[in-house]
Amino acid sequence: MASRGKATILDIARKAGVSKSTVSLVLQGSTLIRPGTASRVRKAIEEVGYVYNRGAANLRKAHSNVVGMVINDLTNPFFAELAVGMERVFQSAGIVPFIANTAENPVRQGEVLKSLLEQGVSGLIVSPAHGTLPDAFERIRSGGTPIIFVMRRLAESRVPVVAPDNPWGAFLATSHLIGKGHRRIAFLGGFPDMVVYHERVGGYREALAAHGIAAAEALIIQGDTNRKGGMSAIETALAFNPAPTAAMCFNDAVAFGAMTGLRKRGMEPGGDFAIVGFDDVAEAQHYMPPLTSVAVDTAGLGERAAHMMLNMIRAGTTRAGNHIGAISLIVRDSCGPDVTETRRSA
Amino acid sequence: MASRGKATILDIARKAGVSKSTVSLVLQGSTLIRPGTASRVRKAIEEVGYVYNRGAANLRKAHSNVVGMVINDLTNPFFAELAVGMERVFQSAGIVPFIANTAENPVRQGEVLKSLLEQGVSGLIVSPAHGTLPDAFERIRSGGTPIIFVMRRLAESRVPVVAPDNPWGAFLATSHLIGKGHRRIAFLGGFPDMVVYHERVGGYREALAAHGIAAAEALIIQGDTNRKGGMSAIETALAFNPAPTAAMCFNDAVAFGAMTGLRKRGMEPGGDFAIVGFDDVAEAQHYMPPLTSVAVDTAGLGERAAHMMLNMIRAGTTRAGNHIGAISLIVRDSCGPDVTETRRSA
DNA sequence: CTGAAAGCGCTTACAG
DNA sequence: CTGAAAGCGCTTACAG
Repeated sequence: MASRGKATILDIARKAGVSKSTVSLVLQGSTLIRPGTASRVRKAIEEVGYVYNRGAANLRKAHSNVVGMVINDLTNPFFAELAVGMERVFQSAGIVPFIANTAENPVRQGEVLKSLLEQGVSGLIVSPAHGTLPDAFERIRSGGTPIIFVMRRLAESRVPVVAPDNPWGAFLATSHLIGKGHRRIAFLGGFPDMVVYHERVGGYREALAAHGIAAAEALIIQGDTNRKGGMSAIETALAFNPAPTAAMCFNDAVAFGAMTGLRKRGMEPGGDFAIVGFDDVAEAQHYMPPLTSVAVDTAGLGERAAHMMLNMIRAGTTRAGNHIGAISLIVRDSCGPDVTETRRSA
Repeated sequence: MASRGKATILDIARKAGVSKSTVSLVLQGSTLIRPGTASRVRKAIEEVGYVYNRGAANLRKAHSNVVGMVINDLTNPFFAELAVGMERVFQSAGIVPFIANTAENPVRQGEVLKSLLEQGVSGLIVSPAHGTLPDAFERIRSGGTPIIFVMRRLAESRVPVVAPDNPWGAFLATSHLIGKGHRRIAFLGGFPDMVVYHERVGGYREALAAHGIAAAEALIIQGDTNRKGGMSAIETALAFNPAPTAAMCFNDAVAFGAMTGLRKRGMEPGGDFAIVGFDDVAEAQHYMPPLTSVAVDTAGLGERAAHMMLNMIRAGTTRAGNHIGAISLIVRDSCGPDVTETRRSA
């Protein structure tokens, strides 16, 4: 029954024969109100088809129940899953999570941030877009709004971050390749303006060093962190002489692209060339061949970030410790059998 | 410089030596204010680090600038892309779009809807979760809030919908298979409680009928509309004797799953068995083999829905015509060469 | 061109 | 246990 305009607590009050204070109190589930009165009010609420005006409430209360999640690329299942994981915990904490996408565009990110702030969010979790400058976030933070970075961090920023153990993941993955007998191992994808890039390349380098292999700078090939980037990176890698026999990829998307690139050249991933990815997206296990990858527990990281935010909001602080999530190497078929046997005996 | 608490227009007014009405007017870009005064005010706005309180404004204006997009599965790139397409047009229309995920869960959907309504959204675009009952939406709609369904529709609902031409898409795809010489063609995935299912199966049936082929009911195999569903559906299909030689899949996810299932049985998609998908997700062209699929122009449909919503909000109406988007069959390699030649000559 | 006043729909002390 | 009053931060007629 929609009357003209929306019903307010005043309509309910009139209908139930009480004051609007009383209505507000039952709306908040206060135990002050006598059960009889409360149920009379609740009945009236039903009858007028009331919908709570949270904006009005927040205005008065001076703190909102909404948080913003700003994601660099929602069409990437990896980040979508992250967002969904966070959403779940907020939802069940009675917080309204707003998901916004920046499409890896800093300008867009600025707009999104502005409108979230105007909306009165009480916290922000963000996976910053490429090329983001730290100062915008520092300003928000010094304004008192808690912020957490997830998955990505900014070089000169004191914003707390929740991220996987990138160096260790890359170290493990590269060591796996070395263990299979590979010596000329490329690193594919990513750009030096991302902190993650340095972390992963760092792990890769350490693994090589730990096994006494000199890193060939030319085999560290930068590129977009998506399929297309992987396809062109593998092209570049294969052009070298002697060509690498394996590649550690920046992420799974790059790995998928690299596999396609390999096939285009008539090579079989897992057979003629070993590939390892990073992220372990859902698709990895269904790929042909199934992709060996570094699992980062996306959902877990998302939940962790959400809980951290909840705590920060409760405590009224903008600071928190970083959280570096454990990773694990999931071995599947994309690295094939040990090269030591197949190649050396040839 | 954040002072204690947030700065309000009153702080600005004091600083600029004007009334708060004047501040409000320059905030709204009114031409009534003398340029000199306006710039003085703008300077003060900068100085106090003011952030606009949209909630307070909306409370007074009685209409908000936020719309809600409720999506059944954000981790499915198809829907993520849809959401992102809509977001883009809202953003540039000065509307704040909130993306919410229901994870295909009607209960969750109910919660999401409630909180969006409490937030005062002036419109809702939704891709309903499986098992959704129409009445919740009818109630919202009769309350005056415009709603549009995208991609999916509800059987007994008068909510306007924006969706691709499903019957025609399935017709085209099935006809393509028939044109290649296939006669035993399965339909894989989906459930009869989805309107889309009937539309697509309908197109499939019509194509068979148009070519004088009797539809084998047993070859219409229901299942989840994801990879897993595709894997088990193809298993079932292959168990029949005589087995089908081709399959029209409910969507690309099912098609990918079916391909994996085929390989598990030692069959090669595109070689030993023809597969066609629906949606033409980004991944389709990079798959091995590249997937023949029905392209639905996801982003375009999203933009269309967003524009429709913008118009409905402006016009203050909850009704609008449906929009059925054109589709096109993208032929790639997953249907291989014509069966007439390869099989018959064998 | 600018200001004073009322009001949007709530919540929160404060009385009683 | 319940009501009257003030106020959150804006916008919008209405004067001047």
